Amino acid sequence: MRIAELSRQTGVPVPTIKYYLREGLLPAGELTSPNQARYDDRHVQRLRLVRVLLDIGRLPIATIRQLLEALDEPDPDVHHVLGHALPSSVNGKESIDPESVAAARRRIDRLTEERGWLVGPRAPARQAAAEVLAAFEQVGADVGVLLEQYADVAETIAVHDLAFVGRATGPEGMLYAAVVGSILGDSLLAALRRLTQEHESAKKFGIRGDDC
Amino acid sequence: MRIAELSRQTGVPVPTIKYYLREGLLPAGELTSPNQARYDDRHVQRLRLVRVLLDIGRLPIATIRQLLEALDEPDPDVHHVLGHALPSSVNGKESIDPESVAAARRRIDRLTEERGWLVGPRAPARQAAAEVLAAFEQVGADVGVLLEQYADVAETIAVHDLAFVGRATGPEGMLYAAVVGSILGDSLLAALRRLTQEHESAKKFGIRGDDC
DNA sequence: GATAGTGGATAGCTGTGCTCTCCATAAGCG
DNA sequence: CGCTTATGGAGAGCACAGCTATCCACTATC
Repeated sequence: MRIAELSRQTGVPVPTIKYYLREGLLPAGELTSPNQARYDDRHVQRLRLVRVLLDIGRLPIATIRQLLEALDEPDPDVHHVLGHALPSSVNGKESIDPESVAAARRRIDRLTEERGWLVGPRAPARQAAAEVLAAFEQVGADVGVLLEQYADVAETIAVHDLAFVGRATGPEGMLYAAVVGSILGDSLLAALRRLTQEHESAKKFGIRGDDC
Repeated sequence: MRIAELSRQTGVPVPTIKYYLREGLLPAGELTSPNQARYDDRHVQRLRLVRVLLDIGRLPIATIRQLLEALDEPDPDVHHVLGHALPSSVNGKESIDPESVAAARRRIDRLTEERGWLVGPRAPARQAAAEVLAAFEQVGADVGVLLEQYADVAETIAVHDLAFVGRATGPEGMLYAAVVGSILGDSLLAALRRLTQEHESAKKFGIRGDDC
């Protein structure tokens, strides 16, 4: 197929596809002439993945490129991708007092140790969690109880996530599932959380069931 | 205090504070002269909230303004804010086939009905969840099992969240806790999820415990 | 042979979140 | 008092991200 068909199947405008090709988000098609290339279903799938990571995952182009490079590695290392290649939707931007981040970081380190989580000491998620924790404190919220409860919940989620990864076929499939499940999983969980929050709030505040 | 002190206490540059004032993210200080105003601790707190919602919650300025307006309403309605005013970090951008979103929407509606969730039929989180679900399918992932598992987990989380809200004092405090807990909670959960994913992955793939 | 489409490159556009500049005025200090 | 610095307010400008538009020589298709 040529670029117009690729565009038709995915709904992505042709100039945007060309942009993604330039940015290395999409491998070049097989050249049949100096200015003719053939694309196939893998391009369709890759393009859809890019759009989903952009629109739902809200990852920047540069991050998506890195992720895709990890996906294309010859020897897939699911563990490394889960632990270090995946962004955690938090990039602090130093808006929070560095000292309280450091304190929060120690608290996270303690948490992982107490719970026996096998997590690399330099895992970026440690810092991400610390920044969020510090942010809670920055706005005057007492996050102590919540942190332990969320840690419990996170343990359950991760079991489900790894089962999801395990359901995929082959090493590349599992890697793909790890990426998709991690990035989209965040959004799915957030949306479901909104639904259940409204439910609990309706129960607690006794609001008329199904209006608004 | 004047603007320089406000800047010093929060680390936000003076021109940025002026910008937030113009954008209505920060209420004007009390004018003592045509070009002198006094700010107080509420400004400090509000400013910190804005930065945290920006940097951690990654909400756009316009959304933050709407949230703050809801926070400043005279008659705080925690339930309405939880159900409708809070963005769910998903804004589809129509990158996904509308038909599969519609199908996913029906599935979400069925899920809420089966579980007896008291959620308004027009709650935006329904659409958000549907978009993520459609995104999973768009990239060829079978999300069936995961959805039910996540729904279980979300029920637990929401109980914790409402307890967190209930721990705050006064109606405004609870509203504030609902906003902070919802937005920052997403990020905290995501970060903890990364940690536990790495842990489960280390267990599953038998990786050397604490390296990388 | 006419028309539309192609790969590739370069320049331009749009929206967001600041940042800079300017101004008349006020505060702080000797 | 006079001098320096800071202030509130407003508009223009800037940087980055993610496209979008234009152009070109060339190719496919009718």
